[in-house]
Amino acid sequence: MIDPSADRAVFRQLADLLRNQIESGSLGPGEPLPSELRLAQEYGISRTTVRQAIGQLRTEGLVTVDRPRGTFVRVPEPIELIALARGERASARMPTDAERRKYRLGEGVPVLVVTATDGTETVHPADRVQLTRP
Amino acid sequence: MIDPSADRAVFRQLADLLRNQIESGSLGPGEPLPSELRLAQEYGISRTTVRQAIGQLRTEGLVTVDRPRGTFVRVPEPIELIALARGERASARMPTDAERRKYRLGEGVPVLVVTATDGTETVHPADRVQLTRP
DNA sequence: GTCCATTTGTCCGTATGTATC
DNA sequence: GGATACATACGGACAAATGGA
Repeated sequence: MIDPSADRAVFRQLADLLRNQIESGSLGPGEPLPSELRLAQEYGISRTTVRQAIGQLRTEGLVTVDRPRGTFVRVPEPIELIALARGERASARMPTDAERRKYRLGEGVPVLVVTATDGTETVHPADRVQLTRP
Repeated sequence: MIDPSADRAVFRQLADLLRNQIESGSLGPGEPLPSELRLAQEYGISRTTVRQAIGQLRTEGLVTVDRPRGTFVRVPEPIELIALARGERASARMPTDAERRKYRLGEGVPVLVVTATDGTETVHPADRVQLTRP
């Protein structure tokens, strides 16, 4: 499973392993990952390393942590459609810490930034919003 | 500066501090941050905690790491404008590992996904592309 | 080219805090 | 209260890559 002598870092190997289980559906949306302690024991690595792996999956937006209940495969959010008005521009970036709290964004979720012609910006959570041009 | 007894975690306080320096311009694009060891000594905290703070800024896309040269304030990319055609939809998400390599994306850079009416998707690096509605 | 200092990457162990069940 | 689980923070150690002497 995990080869400490391999070229790829152990925490990346574990992240790959869990990512595969999520993408293959063997770990479905809403399902819990094994606890950090469990994973550490199962693969004979330290909890620190397990946390690095899970941190990786969090930044990828694949899992969310509900502390201290556990870590879960992210459930897709219902999509809201937002029309892009004429002359407006849209871009995406990662939110700041403050924006994360304000919009209750999960980790690994970007924001869509819509800039109006007068320069005012509106920020939308990218996991719940899709831009349209009707 | 940093208050270990404060409510906000130490690594977040350091991230806030560095983020302010970047956003205020006192740390300009391309400029190096102090080394992890330097920051640890300067603020009397452990290197682990410094790395957590820098990791935060990386996920926010504010800095890039050029190992082992150092950590630098990200330099803005020239923006390419892409028109959103009628009926197309756009969303943003974090790239997969494969996409990161394919588009040479820095950490903390999302992708813009444009879905045409026939369902085909095109992927654009969010730090170099802005959507317009002409 | 070699040696060495610097810097980030990885990994381990430990401890304490806090929220949930 | 007790057990469980994640968050934070500390410490140490070694590896790998770069760059300058």
